[in-house]
Amino acid sequence: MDLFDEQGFENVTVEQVAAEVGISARSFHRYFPAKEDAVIVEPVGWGEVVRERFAARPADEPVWDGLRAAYESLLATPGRDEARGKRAMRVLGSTPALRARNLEKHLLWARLLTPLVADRIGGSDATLRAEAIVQASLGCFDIALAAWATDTTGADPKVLLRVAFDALTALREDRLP
Amino acid sequence: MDLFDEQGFENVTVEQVAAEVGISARSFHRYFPAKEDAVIVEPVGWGEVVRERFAARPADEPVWDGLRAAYESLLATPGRDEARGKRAMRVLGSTPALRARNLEKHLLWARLLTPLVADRIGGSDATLRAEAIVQASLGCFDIALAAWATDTTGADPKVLLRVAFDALTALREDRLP
DNA sequence: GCCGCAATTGTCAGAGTCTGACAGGAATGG
DNA sequence: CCATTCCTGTCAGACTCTGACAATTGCGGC
Repeated sequence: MDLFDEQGFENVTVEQVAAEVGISARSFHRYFPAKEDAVIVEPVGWGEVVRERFAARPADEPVWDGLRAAYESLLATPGRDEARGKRAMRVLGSTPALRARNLEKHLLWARLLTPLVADRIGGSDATLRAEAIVQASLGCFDIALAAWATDTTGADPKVLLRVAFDALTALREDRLP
Repeated sequence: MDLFDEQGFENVTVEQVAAEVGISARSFHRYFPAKEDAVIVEPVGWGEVVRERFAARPADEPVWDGLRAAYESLLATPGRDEARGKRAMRVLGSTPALRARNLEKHLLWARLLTPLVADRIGGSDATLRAEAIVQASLGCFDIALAAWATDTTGADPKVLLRVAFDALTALREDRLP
């Protein structure tokens, strides 16, 4: 991560990273199928966490609130190094290839959440509408994290997440320009 | 596109594609910086179209309606071959690398639209909220297109787009599970 | 302490994507 | 008809990623 942050993700070869930690390039690819995965970290595991967290929410709670609560549980992970997290997000946001890989991770999350949401909202076109809602919520999560990483005022990520989520519930009444 | 559809995107080499159309692999990469760009088609140009279309909307219209109208103008492109479009979407959805590249295109669109939306909605945290709204709208667009591509009942893409957009304006009142 | 077993790692070779440099041919304009 | 410019092909190279095989390490039983 040091190398990526200093020289830029694309300007660092796998061989450099491997040499830095004293392994061969081949071993690097055994741990990380792709170079990008070294900074994205474990797509599946956290997706499961979000899914379970959302599934545990009360059935009569609006889905939008439940989704936000599920994401908040990720933000609140205690063993989280603030500076390290921000740097990872910064590296992630600086390279197209990384952003793309990150978005793919979210597609995976979406596949986990959509059926749950579809069940809750019901009605016609339930899956299509559920996909829209899940996708939107993931977008809010992404945006809040990005805002948090580039923020210098020490804002609380939960507050940013709430602002993003509220922006969409307010869609209906913004008749004003 | 024929080759990609039959054999799968990853199982077709650039050299095969180049040979098929009678050029060298080097020339292929002059037209398409990356292999994925051969199926994604012109990220920038259409993004500009959406931006202009949205900018031309009346200032007192709700942004959500304006965004939907902007995307509709893409769907309504007259010279659009239905079958070809669906096949492209199918190929696109079948390969992770392509999905990722497609999402990146949408990030580019988001950068074009966000400042316009931020201007219209105003208030505190305008850019953060604008990002959430634009991201959500792009998600709806994506989902509607994917649903259209896999749909066998001949549904109108505009209707699917509307359903997706409406799913988010209805967020507030879904108190029901 | 020694041996067999399994897991981890390194080395080697290869396919595939993408880029830069250079040269030849085709089209365009005077 | 020539000169300039554009397009293309060839060549060479860097890089990511994968498969096959050998070497190493760690561990439990004897």
